[in-house]
Amino acid sequence: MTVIFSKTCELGLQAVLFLSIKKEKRIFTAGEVSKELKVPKEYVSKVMQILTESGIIGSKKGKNGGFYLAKSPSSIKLIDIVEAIDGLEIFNNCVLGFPGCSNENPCPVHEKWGKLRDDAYKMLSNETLEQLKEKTLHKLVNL
Amino acid sequence: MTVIFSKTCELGLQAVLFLSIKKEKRIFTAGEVSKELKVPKEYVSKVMQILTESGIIGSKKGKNGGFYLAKSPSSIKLIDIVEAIDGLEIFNNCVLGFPGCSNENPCPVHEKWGKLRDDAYKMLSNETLEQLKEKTLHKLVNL
DNA sequence: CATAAATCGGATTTTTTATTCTGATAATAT
DNA sequence: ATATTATCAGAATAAAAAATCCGATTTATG
Repeated sequence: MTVIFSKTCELGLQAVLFLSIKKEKRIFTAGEVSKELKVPKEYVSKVMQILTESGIIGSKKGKNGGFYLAKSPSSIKLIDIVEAIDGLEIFNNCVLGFPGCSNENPCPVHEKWGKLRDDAYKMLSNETLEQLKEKTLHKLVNL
Repeated sequence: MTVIFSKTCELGLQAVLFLSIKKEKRIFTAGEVSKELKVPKEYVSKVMQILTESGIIGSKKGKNGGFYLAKSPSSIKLIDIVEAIDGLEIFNNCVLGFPGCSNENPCPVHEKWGKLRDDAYKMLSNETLEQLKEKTLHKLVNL
């Protein structure tokens, strides 16, 4: 079981982080990313297609093709990837699954969860890939 | 898509909250809970079985049977239900899905997520059903 | 221009999760 | 004591999500 993101989203985040620590415009095949992250090539391919559609990464077909960051690491945030793959519903839905949870008709943990949810959103939307570069580098070399 | 808990866990939380606002030892059939929470009777039945196994609620078979809280609302916490159904892995696993995420080999958001995760855990383990009673009551009458 | 290498995108398979069905069991009433 | 009723609890089914496969297409290179 995953923590809050779908497994596909986790992989998307990992893949984009991987691209962000490499030189700009350097291109990687799904196979290369797959090898580095130790996940199936086909699954990487699938996930990167989704991210290509949403404009976060670019793809080049044919020989010497592959995937690359479409924007600079300083203008991409983790929340962008989450939004592209899982969407933002988790930041709106009731954590207990009650229908119609709102400030007017709150669930028992509405207020407390709201604070946590906002903090999580901030965490994902404040820092850019550029700012995470060093930490990312360190983690990926130790995979 | 759910927020962090499985749908089964959400229903478990709702069902236990429902029982907690009723007089102690009062017994409810799966059908009654189902009607109140507006979810299929069979699914309620299934979820309450799991909670019965883990000792949070009790069950009585036969005519006039049903389910009831096995302990007092002041000694049950939301985390107990989460643990019984989804387990506590979400409080240990890496939010980005990286293997071997730890203080020694942290992912890019390890520290920040750790804080959020601990806050969430606290939220679920600090308050008892008794303390949530009023809020629960208010929410359930408005379903 | 033909070949090789690589993606794309849909289709398929597998796995997990959600939901429903059914038989065994328990309790009440006659 | 037996029949009847209503439950629980496990098994079976359906639905959703994850993972994989494959053919069509694209592009660089010889």
